[in-house]
Amino acid sequence: MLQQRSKDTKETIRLNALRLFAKSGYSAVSMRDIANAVGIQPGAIYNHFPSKQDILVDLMMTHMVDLLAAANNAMDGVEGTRNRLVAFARFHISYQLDFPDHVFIAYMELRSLEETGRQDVYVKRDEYEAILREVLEQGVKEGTFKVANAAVQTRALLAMMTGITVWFREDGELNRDQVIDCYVQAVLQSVGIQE
Amino acid sequence: MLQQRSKDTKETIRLNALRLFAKSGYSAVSMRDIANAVGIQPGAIYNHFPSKQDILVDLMMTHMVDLLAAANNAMDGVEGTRNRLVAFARFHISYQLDFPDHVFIAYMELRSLEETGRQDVYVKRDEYEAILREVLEQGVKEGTFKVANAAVQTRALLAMMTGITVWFREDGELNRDQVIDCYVQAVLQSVGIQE
DNA sequence: GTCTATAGATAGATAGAC
DNA sequence: GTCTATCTATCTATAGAC
Repeated sequence: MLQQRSKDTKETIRLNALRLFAKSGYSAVSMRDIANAVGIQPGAIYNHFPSKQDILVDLMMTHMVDLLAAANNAMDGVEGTRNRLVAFARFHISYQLDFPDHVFIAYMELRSLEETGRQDVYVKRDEYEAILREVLEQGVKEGTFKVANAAVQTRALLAMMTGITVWFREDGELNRDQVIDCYVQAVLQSVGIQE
Repeated sequence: MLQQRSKDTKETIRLNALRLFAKSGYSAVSMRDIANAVGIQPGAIYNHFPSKQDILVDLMMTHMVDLLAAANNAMDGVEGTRNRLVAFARFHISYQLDFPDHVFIAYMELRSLEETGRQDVYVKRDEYEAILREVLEQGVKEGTFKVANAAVQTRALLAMMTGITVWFREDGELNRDQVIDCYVQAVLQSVGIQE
């Protein structure tokens, strides 16, 4: 029971820290802000995390591991470079929209990470980029895609798709599926595929 | 003379604040950090800016005004939607590479702006987006471009091109012109134009 | 495991001498 | 216009009672 209650508190700290870091930035959020959001005293946070920095590392690494697992799962068994590109694009955009705070932090707070944690995150990020890059390279090799440089195009497409969270709102003019379709078309055309 | 020396100090404060904000984030940078970089005492900054927030507003608004003027200048007299799209893309990417800190701050520190300054920046940003959006809309109208939604594609392309500053290094594998060519090709293909 | 209380450092901003 | 000195508030983190 006590253990269960403890796990709940830790998870609540994680959720609130994530939301606050995403909204205001790591440096702008104090342990008091997090404690107030959770409904405990600032000192109590240190029963669950040894430091503020450790909360950030925990959030970012958990996100990267989850993201990689989900991506590999989404790509599993998908055949053909065009299909694989579409699968990746749909997965990536959907994931951004489902977990905008995680994504925003992983992208924005790299500079707030101290050296050790940062290297771990970089490794995971490179692993994630490699999934898309290999699809593009395969497409170029087959002659299916027309791409000048697969590594550059990988970063270009990831930036394009990740940027969706900056402006998209569920109650906006276009719904989620319509927006995803726009982006998928842009991605496909950008590698030289006409529908 | 004294006035001249004063102007220099103010400009040095601006330059150092810009660099530090871009590197560590607005909240993570203290007035002491800026003063140390400039080589003056913290209190002396207040002879030039009434508050830390005012430095940020100054930097962001100056950037947006300069960006808009430069963009309008670059587009001036360019005829034809394809040419105008290429002109905008080349201008935008070159500007990002020339002023990466300005661009990064304008994008990242919107959340650090208090309400009044933020509205002013939003107006300028919308004005900038409109330049590209109008090119895309014109191309769709003519049948030159194949774009599902010009507003969505505008944001997608801006995010794609802006992301270049995250990874590009002048001493990297590809030089500036090669990278710009990659991006311009991706932009053109993304609107359905094959070279 | 959470509380109260607080240590020790640092934040933005101001006052007054020069 | 810059300096030294400092105010007040807040920061991360810790100590010890319960």
